[in-house]
Amino acid sequence: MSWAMMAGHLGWGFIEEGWRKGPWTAEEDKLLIEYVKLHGEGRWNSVARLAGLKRNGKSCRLRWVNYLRPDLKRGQITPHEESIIIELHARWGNRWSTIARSLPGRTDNEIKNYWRTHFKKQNKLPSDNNTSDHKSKARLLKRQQFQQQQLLQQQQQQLQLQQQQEQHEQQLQLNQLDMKRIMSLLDETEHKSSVLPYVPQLRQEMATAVPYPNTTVEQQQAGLFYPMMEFDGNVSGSGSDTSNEVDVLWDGLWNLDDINGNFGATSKVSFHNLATPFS
DNA sequence: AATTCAATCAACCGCCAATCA
DNA sequence: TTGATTGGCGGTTGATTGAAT
Repeated sequence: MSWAMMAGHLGWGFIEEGWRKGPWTAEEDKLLIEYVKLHGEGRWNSVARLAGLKRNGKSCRLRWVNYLRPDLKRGQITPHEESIIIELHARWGNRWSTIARSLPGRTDNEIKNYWRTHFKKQNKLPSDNNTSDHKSKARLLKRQQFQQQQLLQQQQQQLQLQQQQEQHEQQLQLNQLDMKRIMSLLDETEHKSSVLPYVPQLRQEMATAVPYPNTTVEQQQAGLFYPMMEFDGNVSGSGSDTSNEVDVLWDGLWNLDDINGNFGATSKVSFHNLATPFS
């Protein structure tokens, strides 16, 4: 008996052993959403009792996870997502839930369906040469070419990133040397006169600095704790030789670009910000 | 206009592992 | 320790839709 026939006999959806089956109605969806709002996700077998739904726990969970969850991403799988799916499927096989974790807003069911419809058929060899086959072959070829292109692009991007990182690390080493020089110069400056009365505080901040929250783990590990910043105070003014040298060195630091170029001219913080902990 | 076919999607089923009493 | 329950996962099925014939 088909679903439509059953629906015809028993209304939209049907009841088996006390549980409704088949497509969900808007009313059922509403009840389930209300239930999750009140009780949170989980304890799906309580839904029937607490929400008045004639659906078993599994059905409720599935409906929520695959359809009602507010963080679901609607719409077609993007080429980028597709390349991720391909890559992760090569690594994990049919572990759809694992793959889905790398694609926020996509469900395992969605990815599974997508894979089945787009890639599964590649395994089947066409039996005859009719036009339909030719078309699907052409589509397949096109898709494969696209995938190869995507992979190639990814590889190139990775290579580029790697080169940038290497450059960045070199720059960091240089800047760490600069920093040491600055510190020693500041010591001298401090010792000589009262120029930069707030600098010791700054130094303390830097000594106990927490990693800048917007840096990546890699950047933090590489020692990049601060974003590029613009100095809006007036440090010089005493006319000391060392303070001029400090200025030059600071300038070098202020103009340090990060790996991804995120700390450009638009991403500047004031000197004052530096003296207060990042939150 | 009617029919066929493929693609897509929603939902169910069975199995398994984790948890609980 | 063990059996029951629950939740999660992958496989599969069937309805719907839109394009092609």
